[in-house]
Amino acid sequence: MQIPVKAHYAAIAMLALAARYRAGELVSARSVSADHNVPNQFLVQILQQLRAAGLICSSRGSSGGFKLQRDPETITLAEIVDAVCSPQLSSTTEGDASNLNQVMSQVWDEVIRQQRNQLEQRTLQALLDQAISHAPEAMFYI
Amino acid sequence: MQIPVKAHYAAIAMLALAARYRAGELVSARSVSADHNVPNQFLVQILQQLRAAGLICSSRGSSGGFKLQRDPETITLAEIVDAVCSPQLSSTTEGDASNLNQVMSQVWDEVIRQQRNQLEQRTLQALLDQAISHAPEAMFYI
DNA sequence: TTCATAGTTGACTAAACAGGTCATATAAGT
DNA sequence: ACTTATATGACCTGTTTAGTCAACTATGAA
Repeated sequence: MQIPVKAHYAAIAMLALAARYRAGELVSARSVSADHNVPNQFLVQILQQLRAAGLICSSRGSSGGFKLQRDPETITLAEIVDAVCSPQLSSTTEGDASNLNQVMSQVWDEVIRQQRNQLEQRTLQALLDQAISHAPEAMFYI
Repeated sequence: MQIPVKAHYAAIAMLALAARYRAGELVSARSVSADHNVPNQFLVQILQQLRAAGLICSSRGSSGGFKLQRDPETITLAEIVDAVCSPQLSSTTEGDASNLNQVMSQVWDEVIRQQRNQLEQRTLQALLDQAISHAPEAMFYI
């Protein structure tokens, strides 16, 4: 019942890339970690997972960096969280025969489902718009 | 983003006590663990935490056991989960100055808040009614 | 061509949490 | 007394979290 910091960092990074998406610019891991106070090595690890999930791509070299693979409108927070958090294999509800067990399992499923819904409803673009509207004159911070 | 089994067990136990609440009967840890397939020693530990939280009380002796402290109508799933899960001390959002950090923190807060809302909306009595309606002829299973 | 920049990979670690178990003490009903 | 049942605390194994470190590789720029 807690949001992993890793998911937070991943979302920050994706937002930073989204802010430069229209311009087609590459963003380096170093600049993201410097601008948003994210541990550098940890961020690199997270960016690799986002790349493995097909959300971003990278290029090397002295002016390399990362950029989004798709339009920020089409990327949801759910995808980002999934990319960096463990697969969450389905709960094998085997032998719990009692109906209390059944009812509670249903309740937990519903709670999880609602939460996931919320993550799916938030697109990267919407989050970016929110960030911009919160600091209209301070775009350099993004 | 996962419901601890501990919370599941706690809810099961509370439901088992709620089912006997009107009759004023005590329910032993052993019977709960036997009826609903909950590891006995682990359940005992959980019951202690529920007692420490003031949700249930206990009496010892050869016909001892546990019972609810309050009416099932007034007890929510949120209280049960809180009783057995870590205190979740407030996130000390210190130095994250960037607005991406701020926006994301708000988003996570909202997600958590919605989830908590769901837990607060479910009373023990409502869950019990659900369990009874799911198995009207098998009350002995509760 | 050399060099610095920046991504790639893999191993490693310390601490916390999850999901329990075991042993022992203590209280109370029969 | 004896048994049932709660009370308490220590202990344990495995996984996850939140990282770090070191070495390697590709590439643009001087």
